[in-house]
Amino acid sequence: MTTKVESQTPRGRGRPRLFDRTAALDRAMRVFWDRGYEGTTFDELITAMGLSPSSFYNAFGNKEALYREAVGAYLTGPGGFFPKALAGEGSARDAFARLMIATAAAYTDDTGPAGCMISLAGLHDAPERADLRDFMREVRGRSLALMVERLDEGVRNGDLPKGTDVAQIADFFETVFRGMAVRARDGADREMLEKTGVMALDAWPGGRA
Amino acid sequence: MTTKVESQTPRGRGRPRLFDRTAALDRAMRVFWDRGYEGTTFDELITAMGLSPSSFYNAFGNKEALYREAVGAYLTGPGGFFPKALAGEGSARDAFARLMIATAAAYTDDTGPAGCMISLAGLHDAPERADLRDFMREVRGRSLALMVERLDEGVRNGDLPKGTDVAQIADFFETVFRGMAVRARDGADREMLEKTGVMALDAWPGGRA
DNA sequence: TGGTTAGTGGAGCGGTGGCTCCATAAACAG
DNA sequence: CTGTTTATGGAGCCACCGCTCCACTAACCA
Repeated sequence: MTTKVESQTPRGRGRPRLFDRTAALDRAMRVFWDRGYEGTTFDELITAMGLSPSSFYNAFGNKEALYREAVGAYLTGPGGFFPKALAGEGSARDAFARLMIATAAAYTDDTGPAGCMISLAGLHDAPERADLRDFMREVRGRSLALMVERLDEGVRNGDLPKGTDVAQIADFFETVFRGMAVRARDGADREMLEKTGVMALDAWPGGRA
Repeated sequence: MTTKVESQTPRGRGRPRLFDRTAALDRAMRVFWDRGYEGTTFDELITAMGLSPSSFYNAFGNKEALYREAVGAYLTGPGGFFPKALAGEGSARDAFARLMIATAAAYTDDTGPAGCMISLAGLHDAPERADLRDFMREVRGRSLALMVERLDEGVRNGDLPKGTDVAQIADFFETVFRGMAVRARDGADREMLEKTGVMALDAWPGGRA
């Protein structure tokens, strides 16, 4: 057996890792994204990651810790479209229009599983998974917060009238995004999701474009 | 041991059932509704139903067969609000407005688990559950079909212009309903869901009320 | 009254899911 | 070199999951 060091992390004491931790995490993330937490078995994980159980536990702790890391990898990777679309130029409405298109594309991108890793996770777990469920709810709450922030900015910029109920608008779009994730899982294609997203924009306060 | 016959089904040959099959199914349905298929263990089921394993298998076959029966019980029970709201009087838009309010109420009704038993089930299962997943997708498709039907009727009645893309409208509202189920699971209350539902109606073709 | 059919309680089983242990390997510091 | 630290492969463990078996019970029909 040759021993090739592939790890990207800086050398420390002890035997260096023989695998790329970041790449292994990415592969695990995609399995979780496809199957969810409970639907993914330990064997599937270590097979996808190319690891033995001991290497797995040594590097990632346990299944739940890996899952939390995988969620982080999703948010900064495939899920990065969300803050990016919101942060672009133009009015608040422009930002949300971009967000709709980007979401339709991301949820049907065939380089990964259909839908969203965050939207549908931890909704039907046993009580002993309450911690994971709370974690997922918290993560879901972040997109809501991002939208509220962008809407507040829109109010400050005069894109939206002062006194606008931004929470209500954010709630509405949050609901649409979560629903789009379900639809994507059921096989809705990009065009279909885009139409839904564009139609949702018709509910924008003050009327249509 | 006293032997009291509680079964509602007509007497046949052999020893009569000691439990109420319909009531047991209802209890199982609520556990599945709360935890999903994979999140519900066999022991939880028979405990909730008050059955021994043998009685369970004798009466229901196996876990998957019970689940499918439970879905049927949901559709004719707690899920009955959906076709009922659509079928009421008034214009197509009236029907959908009723549907939004009814959905917000149903998804937050505290006599049962939050959300919808159908919307979020079978989305993250292992490949060996592909049959159940297909089943749930098919069941989800029925609400879409109901909405299309009601929208077609609206076109015939002149509530909507001829040539209206009813599939697109149905897709949009389907997405909103699925999203509302996620939001309800995460703790959204009735008022919040109602606001979202009412806002979705602003996207109704032709403008606002 | 006996034969047939169906329901019940409870012991227990095979598979597997998530995890652990241990002997060994390979890097470091001195 | 030696000693320390960390990584690896692989055997194997325990709990639990969904399910089965069997002796027994209680209704029906002739």
